[in-house]
Amino acid sequence: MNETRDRDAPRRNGPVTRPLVNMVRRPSTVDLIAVELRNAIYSGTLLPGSSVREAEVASQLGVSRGPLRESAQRLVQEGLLVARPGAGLRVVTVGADQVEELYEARLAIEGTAVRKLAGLEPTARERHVSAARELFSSLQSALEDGTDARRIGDADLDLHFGLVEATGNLRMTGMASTLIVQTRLAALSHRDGYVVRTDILDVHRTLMRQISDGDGPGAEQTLAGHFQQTVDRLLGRLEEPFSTVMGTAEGSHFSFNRLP
Amino acid sequence: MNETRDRDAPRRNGPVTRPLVNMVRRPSTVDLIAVELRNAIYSGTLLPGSSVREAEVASQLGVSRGPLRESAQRLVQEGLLVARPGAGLRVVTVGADQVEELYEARLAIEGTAVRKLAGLEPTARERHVSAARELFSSLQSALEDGTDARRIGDADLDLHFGLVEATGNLRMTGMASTLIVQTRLAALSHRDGYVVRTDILDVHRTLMRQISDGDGPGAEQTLAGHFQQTVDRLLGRLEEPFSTVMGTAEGSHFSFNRLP
DNA sequence: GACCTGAAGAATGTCGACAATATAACGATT
DNA sequence: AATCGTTATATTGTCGACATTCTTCAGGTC
Repeated sequence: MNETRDRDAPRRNGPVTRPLVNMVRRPSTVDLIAVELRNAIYSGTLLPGSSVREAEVASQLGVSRGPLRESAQRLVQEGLLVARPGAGLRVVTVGADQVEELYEARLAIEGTAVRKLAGLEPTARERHVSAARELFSSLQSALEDGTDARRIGDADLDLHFGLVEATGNLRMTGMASTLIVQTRLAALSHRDGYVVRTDILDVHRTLMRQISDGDGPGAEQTLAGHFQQTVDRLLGRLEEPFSTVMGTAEGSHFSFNRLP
Repeated sequence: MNETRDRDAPRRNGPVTRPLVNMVRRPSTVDLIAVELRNAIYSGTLLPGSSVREAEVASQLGVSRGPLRESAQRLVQEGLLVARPGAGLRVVTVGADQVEELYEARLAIEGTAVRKLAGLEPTARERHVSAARELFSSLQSALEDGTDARRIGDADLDLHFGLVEATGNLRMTGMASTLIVQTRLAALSHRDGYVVRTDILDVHRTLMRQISDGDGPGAEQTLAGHFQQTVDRLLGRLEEPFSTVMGTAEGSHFSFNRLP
């Protein structure tokens, strides 16, 4: 036993040589198509419940049906598309009955993320959180400018994703990516359109502060409360005094990085 | 605005009619192949680092390369396969540098799960946890019988998966499924073979007890400690007084349920 | 002897075509 | 008027074939 199983591992001359450069990895066509599909869903080009005709989309992307179908299966695995046999692909509809479950999953991932970030040593923490801090500034700017609800929504989701990304855990980052897009899908599935609370700045300022202060449990608690309020709002249990109807801005994108 | 987006939703005669029966959903070929591939990886038929030749596997499954490639992309999305352009598919190798990240992700999901279960009302809790309790019994039996390390490992992973499944959160269940298979991959990637601690029964008994007692934080803490010990062991930082080398039992399976 | 260069082989990436299936429209019936 | 059955259309599911790319191995060179 104990034969070599790592035939794909980089050749090593010595016993343990750290690779000098990062391995170059040309993205496959399937990768590129999957990114396009995700962005189309995230940006609202492909609306929830709409059918995705393979021939049509494939020709728009300049590829054949084969690679498109392979990419589509990735999104099926992510829960962004559904494939009924014989009836083809549809963008999923995230209904009210899914909202609670969705945010519970997000809390599991993002709560763990902020707890980890807060638990780091101050010097390492600042290095990890700096990118997220800029995303917070973007959210602040978007809220100050005011009118574009879509931009605010993007900034919000970008920040939440950035906090998970800051942990450096690629598995959790991938899961967060999926859940973030599903959150956008939930908003787009809502017939009343997208609404954003204008008081989200305070919540996220508190969150960032608690992370900086090393208060992990507090940060998770803040996140939990924020999510609870959001779920309640989406389920229509609460009246919302301050809300803005989502615009239809173009060019809304979100960076999807996958596992190594 | 407010045009009908839910053209795939069941027709409703009245304003709100609850569906009388569950919608029948015939599994697609891609579904079936994906299950076969996952089981092959989980059971060790496809070893970490081994290449998956499409024509060979496709003929073994009795399908063409097309559907196989589509299914493979699902496992790529799950992080169970990697696809290098031109070089095809390989089963991923979960090295020592991935173990910490993997168990951190598992703690995020499973920790949230046990916390939720413990937080339920006693009556609802018992109903949800009953299946997991049987899985605990299976683990107990496997440990009493003793020799088959593979059976013990299966029972362990089944229990951990069952606890997430008990929450009823299909998103978290799907993530747990992926992480569980990756855990198995980590074990199979280890050149020294699979080793199981024989004291895991105490930990899990404590865990189940704390869930039953409604002690969510305690249950999560138990899980965290258990995972920490496991990571330390896998990274070789600890000497293991009680361990058993994994056998090569056949027929090890694991139920993979995907999103609706 | 080790390294680089080049060619042969094998597997993948992509595409087009055909068969199978679901959907939609239409007419007949109770 | 609503429902059922039938037919036609369009789309998907699957397969085989070809071009492309990577890997491997032999030969040559320093």
